[in-house]
Amino acid sequence: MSKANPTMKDVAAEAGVALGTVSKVVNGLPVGESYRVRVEEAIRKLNYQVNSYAQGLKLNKTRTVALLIPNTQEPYYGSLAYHINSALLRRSYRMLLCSTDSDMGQEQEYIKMARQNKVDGIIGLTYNPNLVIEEGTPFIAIDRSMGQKIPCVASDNFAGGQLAAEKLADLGCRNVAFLRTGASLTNEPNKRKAGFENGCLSRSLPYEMKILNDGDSLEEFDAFLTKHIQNGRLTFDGIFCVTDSLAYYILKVLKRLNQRVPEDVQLIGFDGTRHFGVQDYVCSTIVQPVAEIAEMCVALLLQENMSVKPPLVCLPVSYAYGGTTAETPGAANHSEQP
Amino acid sequence: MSKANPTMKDVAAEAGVALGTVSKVVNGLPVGESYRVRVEEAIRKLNYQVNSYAQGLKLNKTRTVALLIPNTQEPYYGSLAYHINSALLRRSYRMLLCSTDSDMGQEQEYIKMARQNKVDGIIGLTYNPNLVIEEGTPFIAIDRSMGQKIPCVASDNFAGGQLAAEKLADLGCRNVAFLRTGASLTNEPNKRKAGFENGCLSRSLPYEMKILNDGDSLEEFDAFLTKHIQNGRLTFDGIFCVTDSLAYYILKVLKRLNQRVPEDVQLIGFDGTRHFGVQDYVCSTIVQPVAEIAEMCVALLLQENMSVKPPLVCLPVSYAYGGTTAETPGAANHSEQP
DNA sequence: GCCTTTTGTGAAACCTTTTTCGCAAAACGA
DNA sequence: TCGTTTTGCGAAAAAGGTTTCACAAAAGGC
Repeated sequence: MSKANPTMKDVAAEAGVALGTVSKVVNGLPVGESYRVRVEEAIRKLNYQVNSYAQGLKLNKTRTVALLIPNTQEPYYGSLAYHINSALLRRSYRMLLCSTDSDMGQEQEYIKMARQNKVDGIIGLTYNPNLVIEEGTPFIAIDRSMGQKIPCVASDNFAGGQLAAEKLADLGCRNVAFLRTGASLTNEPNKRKAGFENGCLSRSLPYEMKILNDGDSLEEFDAFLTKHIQNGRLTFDGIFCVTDSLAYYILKVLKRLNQRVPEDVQLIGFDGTRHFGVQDYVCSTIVQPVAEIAEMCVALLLQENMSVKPPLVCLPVSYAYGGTTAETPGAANHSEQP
Repeated sequence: MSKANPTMKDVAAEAGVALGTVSKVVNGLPVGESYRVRVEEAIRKLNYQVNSYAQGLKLNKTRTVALLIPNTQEPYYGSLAYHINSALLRRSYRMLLCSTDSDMGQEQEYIKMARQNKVDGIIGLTYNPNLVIEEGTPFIAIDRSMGQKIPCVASDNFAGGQLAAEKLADLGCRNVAFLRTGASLTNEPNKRKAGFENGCLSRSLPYEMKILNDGDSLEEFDAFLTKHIQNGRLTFDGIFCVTDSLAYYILKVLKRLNQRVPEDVQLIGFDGTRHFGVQDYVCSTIVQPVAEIAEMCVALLLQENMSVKPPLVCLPVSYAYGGTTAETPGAANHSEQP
């Protein structure tokens, strides 16, 4: 029977041709029709597969990309991993998954591994300000600017914040709040705050902010909201949360405080997270274009017709109704596909 | 300055030692102390990294494993991917993520890619009955038996079904139902049905089943439940759903039918899915030990002190309260960690 | 100081593929 | 049929490691 791991040499012997001819057939280079057929038959017969390791060693090109991401459990991350994998597959690239738990040591370790593994590039979602990336390793950052030399792909977070403010204004809110958890770094999602402020100001909508520091407990929000209750009514009639995850938490707090959503207070989150079983959004939200972010990262990394790499690419966000806002009159924007 | 991609030769020259000595230091083989120090200094100075491709080519061992999984967006899959990645990382193995969308062609394509890429083994969650796996490619299946030669790791689905039935009986149910979606294949999760029946019989608990075929719409469940309403009350006081995802859907249906959960009807799902933001279970559920499944797959694949590979490994499940059952008197089993 | 033991040296083979080059054979036009 | 063009051949080098082997140098014991 055929050998366990046939090489090109075996194929050449089987087909009765030269080694170089097999290489040409395998790589689709021009070769006489009769030879091509003979070689293809031998390949089928021996069940030959090229050895990517030999190929990679010779060509110094591995068609492999590493994805650094905190985990694949949270919906936004899991979804990114999925779409990036798809975008790479479409281009016949392989993906090494590096889930880092946002541990700085592990992130750096993975970068080292990626270098040993001669990946063609790295796509990374990390908030590590001390991450060292070698010159010469193509790197695309998601959601965090890492200097002029490294392109960053993100949603248009500023526009998203602004959109949330405008939406709340359109929905008749008179006094709103912005809630954000820690992450003191200068990363892209922080622009949601500035965008929201900008939107409130342009609509003359009074607002307050509650921003937690890194170590703070979520329960600070409970206290904050409780403090703003007068005669059993929350003084805010609109809340914008920095993520859907936080919005989901706040939803529970509001329930406990006997505030009805959306009748008493409307709530908008950020990300576009959907309920896993049914496909509804978990709350009214600013949807991140995850598939487009993934596609853009891959296109940028693989240099597809890009003469110059932009330092920052912002992709458009959209609003989606998810039950925690009053429906806009006449608007048919329930459960839009992202 | 140091070369962009220094090789062992460069290190040897820098340290003034023989090539073989560098190899020994890199691989932790015994070598004189003074030599080791010299070599390590040179490695640091040149910022040398071994080339995994050269190493893999020579040793025919790549320390890389491929994970075939439908996607990383659904919680169970995303969680598996995460834990398998962790288990591999702990052993200094790399992981190629292959998300297949359960597309049979793509699954086969990925197997081919894995072979080209000389992976040391494959872990696969696939329901493809026609998947061809080469002799000699170590393969571990999750949730589906693929013949005696391929070990399968799964939760103890039978025990899980049984546990669900017993729990409903303990909670005072008098008439229960089992709901399952398609998937006509002989895979492990199907044993949940047999386990549930067994549990009902042993407790003399009357039950009914509604099992959808592959093409059927979820709305068949709406009709089924509606049919079982008499005088505004559902005739079932307990429902076991084959997955949390389905349970979540059924929860919405029950709400629409004005049935209170858990007062009128208690609901148990399967998987142990948690709400992403807050960490509560999405419903009362039979929890799959995802981390343990991951660990077992990796240990089996890498042959860790296993003389013989068992064809099936079942791991213990547990019940967790998630709000859709009446609390068991005196039981303090809210939100157990999995 | 001599003999044995330890330890590193230097060179070569090997893993599989890609690519180059001089050469020979086949195909083709006139 | 001759000369030209095309096309494959066969061998070899290169990519960067691992491993082996005969040999030499240093270290240690007495």
